Amino acid sequence: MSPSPGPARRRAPGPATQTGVSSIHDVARRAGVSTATVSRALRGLDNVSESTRTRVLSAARDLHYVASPTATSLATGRTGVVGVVAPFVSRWFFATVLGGAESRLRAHGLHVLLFSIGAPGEGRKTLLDMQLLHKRFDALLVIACDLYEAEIALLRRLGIPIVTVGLEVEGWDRVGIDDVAAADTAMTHLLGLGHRRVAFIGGDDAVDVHRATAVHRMRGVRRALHRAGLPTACPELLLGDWTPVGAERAARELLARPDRPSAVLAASDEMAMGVLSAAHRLGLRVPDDVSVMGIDDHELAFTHALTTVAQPVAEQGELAAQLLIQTLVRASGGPGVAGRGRLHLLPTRVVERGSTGPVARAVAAAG
Amino acid sequence: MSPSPGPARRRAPGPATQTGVSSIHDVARRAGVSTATVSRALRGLDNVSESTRTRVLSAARDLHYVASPTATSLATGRTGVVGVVAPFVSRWFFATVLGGAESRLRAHGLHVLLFSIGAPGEGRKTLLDMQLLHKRFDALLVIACDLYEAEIALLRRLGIPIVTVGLEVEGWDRVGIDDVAAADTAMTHLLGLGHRRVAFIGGDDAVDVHRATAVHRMRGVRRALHRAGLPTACPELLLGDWTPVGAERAARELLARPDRPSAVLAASDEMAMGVLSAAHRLGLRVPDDVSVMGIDDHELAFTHALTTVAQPVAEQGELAAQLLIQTLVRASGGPGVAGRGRLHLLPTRVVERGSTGPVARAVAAAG
DNA sequence: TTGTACGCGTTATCAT
DNA sequence: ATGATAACGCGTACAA
Repeated sequence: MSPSPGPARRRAPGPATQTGVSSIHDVARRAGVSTATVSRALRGLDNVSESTRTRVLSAARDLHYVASPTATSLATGRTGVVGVVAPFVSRWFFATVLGGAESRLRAHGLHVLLFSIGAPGEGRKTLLDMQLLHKRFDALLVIACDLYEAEIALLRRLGIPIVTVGLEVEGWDRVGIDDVAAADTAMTHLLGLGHRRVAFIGGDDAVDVHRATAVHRMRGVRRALHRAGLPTACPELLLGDWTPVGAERAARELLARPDRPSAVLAASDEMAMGVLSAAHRLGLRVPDDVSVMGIDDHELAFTHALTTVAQPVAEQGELAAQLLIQTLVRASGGPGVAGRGRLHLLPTRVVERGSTGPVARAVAAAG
Repeated sequence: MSPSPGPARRRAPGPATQTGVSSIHDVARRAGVSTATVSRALRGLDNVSESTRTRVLSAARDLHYVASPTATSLATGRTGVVGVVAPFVSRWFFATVLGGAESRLRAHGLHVLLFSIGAPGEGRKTLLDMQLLHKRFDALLVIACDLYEAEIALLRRLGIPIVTVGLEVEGWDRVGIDDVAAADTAMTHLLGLGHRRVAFIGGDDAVDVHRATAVHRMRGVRRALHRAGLPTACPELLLGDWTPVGAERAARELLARPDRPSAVLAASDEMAMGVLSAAHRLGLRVPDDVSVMGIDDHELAFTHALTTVAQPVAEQGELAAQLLIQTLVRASGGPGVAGRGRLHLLPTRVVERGSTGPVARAVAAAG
């Protein structure tokens, strides 16, 4: 804050003299009532006579009056804003969840304050600077962040309802999918096609992004292998960084081997697209030479005819927003704080497109 | 607003008794100074002795004190928030611009309030409900929205600095690319490869999304054709909805014709990917049977080996944020309002990948 | 260097 | 049904 003068002090009592901004006093004067009545009339409270309400409304309209959200917040203690914390805004998953949440929140008159904190390695901004978050919103939505314990503690101290999407924190409401099951389903699909040498490109759990997702999807792969009676150490496991570029680089090395796998499962569609790109560069046909499968059902997956396990993404944002809204409504109705640690898992399903096929072909082609 | 009781009124004077939230009074009492001194000390003003500053700081730390942004805003007239208006959050372009802007703004301690208004057809929320925007932020960033005149007027009345990305409004600072030139470059590239029958899938300017972009890119195509001495009505013009699905549908019909074009230019990479998908479904090889080119350099374009005209997207967000910040700083320094209607065009460049090739092959293949 | 006191623009309480 | 008026929590002239 620079030492500049505050807002117009001791402004002349006329309406909107300087800035074109009028206050509740201007409206009150013009309508010939008190500010209290203006406030009541404008908010639709019922102890206002129709005649005065009409006068107030037209006065407000004439003056382009809108109540200052700042002052309202100070007086009521509510901000009408929901904070959203995510690692990135620009990645498909986050952007889509955010979009779903935003539209649902806005429908309820709530605003969205955005915080993207980035990945830990690359100078991730921690949330520890409490200044940023404190008292700025009434509820918080956290999307697939790997939070440090100190950050979780700080968010707890905020004393507001919190819902997460894609991560699990003790005591916070959560929406997501069963990542273990999703990966299991995907791997099972490939095994069902007869593939026995299946590579898996997962997330590196040493990197603090999507750590839980990386771990869970890996676990699902192992579970499927185990159930099929295959050694769970069998697949070549590659650790990606969840980006298509990283996955392409990894896949290029993998698929160039003489004993290359007959199928590749990627932990995300974006990585799967990187794998497809690598396959094409190496002159491999999909799925004749190699099957490729992803998880997510990315918006662009169909342009690659990518077989995948679909999860509802925007819906997760919407549902999370819905939970927040419910909690907020309940909170304003009484001291009942919130539903604690509720879990909402959404269903996934296989979407079969052209990038996977029976192993027979792949083997025949290789032979 | 429900008729619930306001915030804890007449709270007991003890620090953080109820909610764990302490006020400036609590800090003042604990440090044995006045609230004014606390305010000065915490904001780093220089007329505070070192000893008292130390006492205040430690008192504030002990109490987990953070100044209420709401109260600060009311007192100073500044919110420390920048509004961002975009049609969608979840589409790559918007999400990426937003990401760039957000990171730059946050680096300057500014917050981002998000408004996605959707496309006009599908129940687009107009901005006309002034309640939503009024007095909520100090500056506004508008990303590629087609605004109605009434909306523009309303935004003008906000009386705050506004910068746009990807649209042009009289008197507002603007950052973007030269869309005409970008499309010209793309079409010229294809013509340079010998293509004479080039289809163009553009945006439908009857739909109120990206209308200006649609018009400009179309104009660029015509300019290139004109310069090449070709009839500007030559290319089959298809009107897409900027989505990959829509483009695929259109391209499927187009490429199935016996007299199909030897190349297709799409007004965006996302549409180009739809075209590629259509080509593959029809069994056409790219670029042997048909060349495909896009504009944007989408993050996933490389997975399709898509040749395109790249534009810097995140950078546009960053630059826009930078302009806003400059204006804000200047505004707090004095009454000098803002740079009016400055234009910042960023460069584009052809990124040649594998989806385009000389017409010879296509013609030979067709023959 | 520090303290006092007022104003920022509302909402909510208590009278009337 | 309406009007005064005290909070809400802070910034900041002005006085000391």
